Amino acid sequence: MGHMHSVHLASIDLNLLVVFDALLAEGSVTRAAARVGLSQSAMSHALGRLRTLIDDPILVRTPRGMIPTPRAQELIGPIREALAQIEATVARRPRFDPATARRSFAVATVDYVELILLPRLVQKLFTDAPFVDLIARPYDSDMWSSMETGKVDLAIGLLPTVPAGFYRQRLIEEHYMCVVRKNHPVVGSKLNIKTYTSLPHALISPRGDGGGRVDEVLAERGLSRRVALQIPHFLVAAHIVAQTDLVLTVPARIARVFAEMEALRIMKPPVELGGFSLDQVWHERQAKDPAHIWLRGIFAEIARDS
DNA sequence: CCACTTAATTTAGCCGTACG
DNA sequence: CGTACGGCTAAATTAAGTGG
Repeated sequence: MGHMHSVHLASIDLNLLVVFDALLAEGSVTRAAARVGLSQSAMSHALGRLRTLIDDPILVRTPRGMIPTPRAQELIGPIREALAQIEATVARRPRFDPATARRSFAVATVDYVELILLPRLVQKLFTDAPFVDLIARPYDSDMWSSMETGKVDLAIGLLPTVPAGFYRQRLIEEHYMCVVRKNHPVVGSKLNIKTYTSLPHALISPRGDGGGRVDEVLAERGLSRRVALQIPHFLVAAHIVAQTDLVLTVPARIARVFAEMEALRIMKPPVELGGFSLDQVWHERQAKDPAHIWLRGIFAEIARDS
């Protein structure tokens, strides 16, 4: 509302500039009205407002029709330029070109996802989006608000429920497998329940609080096992299991990664352990952003053939 | 103090019509 | 024929009141 001495506040009706453009293009109030979808009367009123705004008649009647004043001639160029720029800005379909885009994405994940998805994601970035960087960070309780504010673009993990305003897409259905070292002295071609419960186990427990799915399932059957090693880190666990007689039960895709890195065999667990699924989650704010859609697509693609 | 209704004022636009 | 203007309506803004 500031009526400072600066005549032009942003409080002027910018539609009048559209009117201005139409009037000078048509040289007629009636045709200009048709052009912008107003009645002749409304256009006349608009011209009136324009005259007080510019403080100039803009168009004057002559025997040869309405002709622009010098002031109008002088203004039309810059105004058309501005309108064209506005139109280009507003109407442009925002697009994302991975090949040239320079930006980074922050993804909140867990170890599991980093191990399974990130290697191929980074490969993909190298080939498809050489200037796009990735920031993987652990997910925490701030994650939701971080996604709302845009500090974090995407969360991937065990997220069966999400707050209102967030979208969720299933990425991976996972089950469990066991790994033991090659040439294990006890484990044969198959891992039976007796062997499984009698051998010492390793357990990956990020928070060191023990008890995973395996112990719950065994307990339901009145069975138990000895967890000889609890360790928070995946890779160290694999390394140790490859050199000991420990049995390690992990998600199947992790088992596959381990077997590529260490001298390990993958065995089917002797008990039904069920599974879990991983989802990617994002805030509705990002739902239509082309860059974000692209990122989600990449994750979905990589997860599909993982 | 804030959120929500309701009343008053302003504004854009349409119609009909006067006027050049 | 085409523009300008008065009258009128609907929508948007603002102001004022009301209840929690």
